[in-house]
Amino acid sequence: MTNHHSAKSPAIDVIHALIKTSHYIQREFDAQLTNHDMPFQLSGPRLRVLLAVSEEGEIRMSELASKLGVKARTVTDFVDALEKDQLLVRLPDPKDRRATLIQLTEMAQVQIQKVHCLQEEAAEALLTNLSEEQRNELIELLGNLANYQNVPCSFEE
Amino acid sequence: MTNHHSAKSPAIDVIHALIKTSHYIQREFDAQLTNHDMPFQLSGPRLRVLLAVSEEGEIRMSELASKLGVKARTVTDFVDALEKDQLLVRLPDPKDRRATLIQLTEMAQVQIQKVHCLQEEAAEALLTNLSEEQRNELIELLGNLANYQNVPCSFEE
DNA sequence: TATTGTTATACTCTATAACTATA
DNA sequence: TATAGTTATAGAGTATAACAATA
Repeated sequence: MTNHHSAKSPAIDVIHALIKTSHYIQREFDAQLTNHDMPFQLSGPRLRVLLAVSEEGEIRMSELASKLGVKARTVTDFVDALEKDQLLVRLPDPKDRRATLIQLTEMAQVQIQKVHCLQEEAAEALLTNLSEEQRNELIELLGNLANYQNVPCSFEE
Repeated sequence: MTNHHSAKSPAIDVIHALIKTSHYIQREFDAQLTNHDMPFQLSGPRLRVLLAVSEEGEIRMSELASKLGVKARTVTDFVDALEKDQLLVRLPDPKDRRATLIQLTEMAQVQIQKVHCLQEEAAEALLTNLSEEQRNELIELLGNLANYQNVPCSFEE
């Protein structure tokens, strides 16, 4: 590779570059979501909830909390709001009368699909400067960076 | 096709890897800052304010707002809180009696220095798996990516 | 007794709008 | 009239603590 950077690269600079880039990307994604003609304002965190439910098909609120890395109380609020917008529904868990199961509505699934398309477009636009090989390199480097397998994926700040 | 990454690397996967990694890092940094024996809870945003002031030495609130990318009202709150914690001071701008200049206190400078040390440690820990060369590669790739001037940001459908 | 989810409360970060003092 | 900052208000995202129903 060309080595005009190799003079010095303290860890802190690498991390700052990473954070800065990520902020930029998230701003772009956010603008994307809020400026398009979506029927609902699907903020990063709200979208994250929907995606987590989508992955499981049906999930308990307590499980959802730990999957998202937030507290149960926080999930209650998200579910309240998303239920009001008819993006998901609460169902009693037949196996445990204390528990509540969450499912997406049809509409939520359509919305998620739309968001996914927008994100693909945005992602392509952001990566025009990187070749296929460079993209793979980037993914590999990020994968090596640390053990963060347990960390939930998210799109917000 | 020889290695397991080169099969396919859709843009969206690269972006997700980036965001996920960045979240992980920020959580680590945050834990670092809140768990260490810092006299003040220097959250990410609060720290960002201090660093912005630090860079300029002395800065108007309005300038600070645009430097941070937030509204003037938001800066008022930050400055209120940080002034109460004696991390910065408001001074009248002699050149314009409407304006207010912000300066760091001695204590803030000490705190920033401490935070910087902690972050360097944390950054090193996060990057143990990457060689010097890989770090440079990573910075370079991120630099290409964030070269957003060239990206025609037309995300229309 | 322990767990699930909710009520009650609060904090941080951010915004818009209306106002004041100055320019 | 326009700009700098503040007061007033609001909303999203998150937390802890106390509690009810159930296990």
